[in-house]
Amino acid sequence: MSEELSRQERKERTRQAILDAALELSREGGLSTLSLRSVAKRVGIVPTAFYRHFASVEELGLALTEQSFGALREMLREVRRDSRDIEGVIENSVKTLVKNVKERQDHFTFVAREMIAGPTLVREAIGRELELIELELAMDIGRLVPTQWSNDDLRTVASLMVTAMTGVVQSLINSPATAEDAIVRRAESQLQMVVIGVANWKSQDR
Amino acid sequence: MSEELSRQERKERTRQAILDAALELSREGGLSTLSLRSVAKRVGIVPTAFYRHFASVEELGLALTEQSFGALREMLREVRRDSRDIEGVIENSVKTLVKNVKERQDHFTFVAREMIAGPTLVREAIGRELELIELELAMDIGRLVPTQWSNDDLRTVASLMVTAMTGVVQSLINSPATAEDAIVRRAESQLQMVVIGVANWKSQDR
DNA sequence: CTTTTCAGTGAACATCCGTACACCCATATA
DNA sequence: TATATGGGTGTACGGATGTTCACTGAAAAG
Repeated sequence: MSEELSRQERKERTRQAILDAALELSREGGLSTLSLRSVAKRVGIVPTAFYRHFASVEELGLALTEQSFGALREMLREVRRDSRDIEGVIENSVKTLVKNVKERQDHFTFVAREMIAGPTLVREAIGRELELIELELAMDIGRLVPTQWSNDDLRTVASLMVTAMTGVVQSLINSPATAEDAIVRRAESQLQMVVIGVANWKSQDR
Repeated sequence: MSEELSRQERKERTRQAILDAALELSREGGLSTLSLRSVAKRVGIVPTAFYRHFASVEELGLALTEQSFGALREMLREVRRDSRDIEGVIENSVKTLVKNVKERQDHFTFVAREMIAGPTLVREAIGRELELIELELAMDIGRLVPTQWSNDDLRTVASLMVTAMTGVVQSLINSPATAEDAIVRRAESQLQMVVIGVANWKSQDR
């Protein structure tokens, strides 16, 4: 099979195999029900070998978080680069998100679960990633929408959008594939509502 | 201590003690890391006695779901009875929700976790409860807002609001108490934005 | 008063878990 | 070529878990 691999390469390959196995196995019950032994068995190594790569399951979870957000971050950056107006950013972001969720279901299932049910460090790491996305979205809105909002208001609306989208992801995950179109259409309507609300926000008394 | 209790009463008392213990213990790692033995130990019964009340931990989870939503449902019904306009429903609903979250933290922590990370049956039960709340909210909007929307649009906006509120609950749960005010204020702003978006919804092209 | 019901007991079980420890041997280094 | 490094092995341990089974004794039913 594999030949002529350096020690580093072999180690990296095993590490990735552990991550893949952990992702698949955590589909059932999440990180908390993931046992070091079951991961090792699936990878084809002895349980103790796990420690050569991760000090604990929690550390494994941090690596999975990193890996889960990596691709999404890059795709959102592309969206940002290719869009000139706020409607474009929103529309393309939703498309990107849905595409991502379909292509990398396990990663999103993992994040959606662990952001609430995961170990503290993992929850915090995911929270930081989401806050980053939220911040960048707030900046986009401030840049692309002709208005003079406070940073606070920008954050508020961006937070609403991110919350709505995590909700969409959670819906997509535990719904049958047949319901997908309806969920996506509803998500687009909801974001549109938010945009309209945003456009008329400061003009209202409050 | 306790005397003159019928067999039924004693059984019900033990059952409730099991539910209480399970709720407290699941605060740490959720239902999935809850062991039948640890619950029994805390209640002060022998592990096997657990089966006199629940056939499995999953069934226990269903009972906890029921109990968690029970009080909330009733409080929302009161809100609905006491409010005459949509702004009132929304404002009082948020107040009720926040009050509930503070008073019965463990119940909400349980629901927020298990709606995503829980066993299938529990997830479905929570989903049904949320859908009910969503439906009633959609009816309120349809009744209290002078407009001719389709049921579909009503559901869409109600869904957005419920999603936003579950997001708020999740924020409240894993944030320090000092951040509470900010979260609540942001939640109110977000709902207001949605309402404004709603008010201007059909007037837009789409 | 006699019988039945049944919540709770207590011992035993097979299974899985994380982790400590000594070891091996192919690769990297000197 | 000789040495050092480090992924991976194999055994072994104490502890926790779900579930079985036969039981007890007080309350309910007859």
